[in-house]
Amino acid sequence: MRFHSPAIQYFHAVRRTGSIRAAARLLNVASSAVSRQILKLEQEVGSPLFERNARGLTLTTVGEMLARHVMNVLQDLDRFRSDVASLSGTWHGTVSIACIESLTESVLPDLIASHRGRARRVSFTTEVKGSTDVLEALSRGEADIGIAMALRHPPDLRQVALKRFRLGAVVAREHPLARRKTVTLTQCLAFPVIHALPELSIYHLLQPLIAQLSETPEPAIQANSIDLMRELAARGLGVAFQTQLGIDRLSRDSRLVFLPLDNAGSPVWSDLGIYVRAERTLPAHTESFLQELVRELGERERRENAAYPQVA
Amino acid sequence: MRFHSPAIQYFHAVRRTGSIRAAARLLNVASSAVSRQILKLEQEVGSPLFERNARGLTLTTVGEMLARHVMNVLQDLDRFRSDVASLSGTWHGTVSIACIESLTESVLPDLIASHRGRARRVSFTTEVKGSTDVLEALSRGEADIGIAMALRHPPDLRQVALKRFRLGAVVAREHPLARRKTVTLTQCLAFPVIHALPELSIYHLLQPLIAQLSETPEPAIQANSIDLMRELAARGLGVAFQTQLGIDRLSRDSRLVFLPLDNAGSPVWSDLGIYVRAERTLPAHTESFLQELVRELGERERRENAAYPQVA
DNA sequence: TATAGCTGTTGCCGAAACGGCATCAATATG
DNA sequence: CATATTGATGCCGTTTCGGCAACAGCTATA
Repeated sequence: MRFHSPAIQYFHAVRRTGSIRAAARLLNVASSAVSRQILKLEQEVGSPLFERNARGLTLTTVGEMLARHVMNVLQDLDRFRSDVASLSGTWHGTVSIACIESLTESVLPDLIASHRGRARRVSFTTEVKGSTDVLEALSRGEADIGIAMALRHPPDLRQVALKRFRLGAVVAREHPLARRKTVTLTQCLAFPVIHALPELSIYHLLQPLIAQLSETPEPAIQANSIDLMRELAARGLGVAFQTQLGIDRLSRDSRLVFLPLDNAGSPVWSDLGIYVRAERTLPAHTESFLQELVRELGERERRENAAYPQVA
Repeated sequence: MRFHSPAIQYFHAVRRTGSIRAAARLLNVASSAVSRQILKLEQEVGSPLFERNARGLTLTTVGEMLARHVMNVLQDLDRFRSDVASLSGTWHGTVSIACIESLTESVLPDLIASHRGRARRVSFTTEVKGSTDVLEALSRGEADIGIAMALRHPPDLRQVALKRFRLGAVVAREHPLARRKTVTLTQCLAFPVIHALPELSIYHLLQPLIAQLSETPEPAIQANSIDLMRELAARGLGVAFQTQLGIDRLSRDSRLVFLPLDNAGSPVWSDLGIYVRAERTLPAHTESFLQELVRELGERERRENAAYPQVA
């Protein structure tokens, strides 16, 4: 089912690989064929699409416009294929997800498990990245659904939903803070702290608050893995911070306690956004999963914010 | 700039004309070429796209799916072309509008005039139709922007805005009702009435209300042209009904008076919707005009509802 | 009922497009 | 300086495409 000009697919491959010869290898054709299609394309558009560097090719402005069009075409072709397949019975769909680490603990595995229970022919591809990488992967068409911290997102993405979760401290059960209901940042900084590295968005949530305090924090551990930070906290090595998305596991794991942060009387929110490419209609099975995802995250938001209703 | 498979364009032409030979004439190619491309397409999709009637071709279910994809591709190609052209200076855009008659009196001409004053290289194509025809034309990709009565719209259309205008009676200045501020339907039906035919949406707005009254209306004139109905009213031939969108002209035209309808104490609203195809990104110049249209209609809604603030 | 006019399809053939191979100049890397 | 890799190009066989003419099927009209 390849009724689109080879030029379209070749261009797409060259854009992704950044090189004509690499694209040719990917497509199992001679590099000359790819080169000629690109040249022909540039002639028809009337403007160069790539800048030829010695190391490969980079998109020009016009090239980026065409890349946008080509991506729209290929993604919509995907949707069409999926529609036809679901009609004819022979059917198998894939949902590709890019998300940040916070989701891996329970939200995503639970959702995928329950979804595959009902729709067994849907397979999943998930990739865990930082928030900005999630959005970039989505822009480049490398994922269908993106879940990331709700930063400013590029205009080619659409924010399907925005859910806010409490940011809190995670400490071992024996930690002096563990008996409190909530904690302030100042209280936490009196103890060793397990900091997030700048590549985690928790860093960007906490940094401005810490800077405001103008105190010298204790020497601390820094890490870029939420899971690792949690394990470190469990071993009593300090206070970690994370969004309250793992309430199930936390309550199962009796070693850890979650304490919502209290910042001058108000909670500290961590906004989680669900994104898709704006110029795109999702295949039916992807759309269906997306709605489950939104519903489930909304459910968790409700449940967890009810569990810790108010800052003291 | 034709970097898409000929099959795509051929398919599109066949779908529009409903015939292979007609499509071939449209495309200036032999009918055999078109036939073969369609057959090839069907082979690649693995399912027939058209039902061959003796008189021509009709889309199958799969064919309609492909038609949707092809339309998305071609419309997005249009946008890409427009983007490139606006970058390279050589530029000319067209905005294609399908709308109902209510707009022709002042809203649309005023807007087009002011828009062309600023963006002289944008040309316009407007087609006046009934509300359902407007939506269908939009679905078929024959227009960029549709303005129609806000009925239930097909799911492939997106309602960009919804504006409500008062429905009212239009009478000659010398008409006995002319001195009133508002009128009820019962009061109107005491006089000869100029009815809208079912093809005008005013008919569908008024018919349920008239049916409720269970009175025998006076023998009346029926027409399917808002302009004609207004002219008939101006000649004292009866009471016409229309949405209050021509306030400028009405106030200039001293022969006519507009009287908002009062239905059991509440106004009678006529909902006007602005529509675009959902699975589409508009070219920049079209999007720009669309926003002006929404703004202007909102402005009129505000102004005209302020002019006749409340039912007595 | 016969005819004329339409429909889409198919065989044949020339023209255009496509892809593979070998090669070239330019550039980066060791 | 030598080597490797990049994209571009000339040559050539294969594939695809499009035009012409003919065919079968259907409809409307006389």
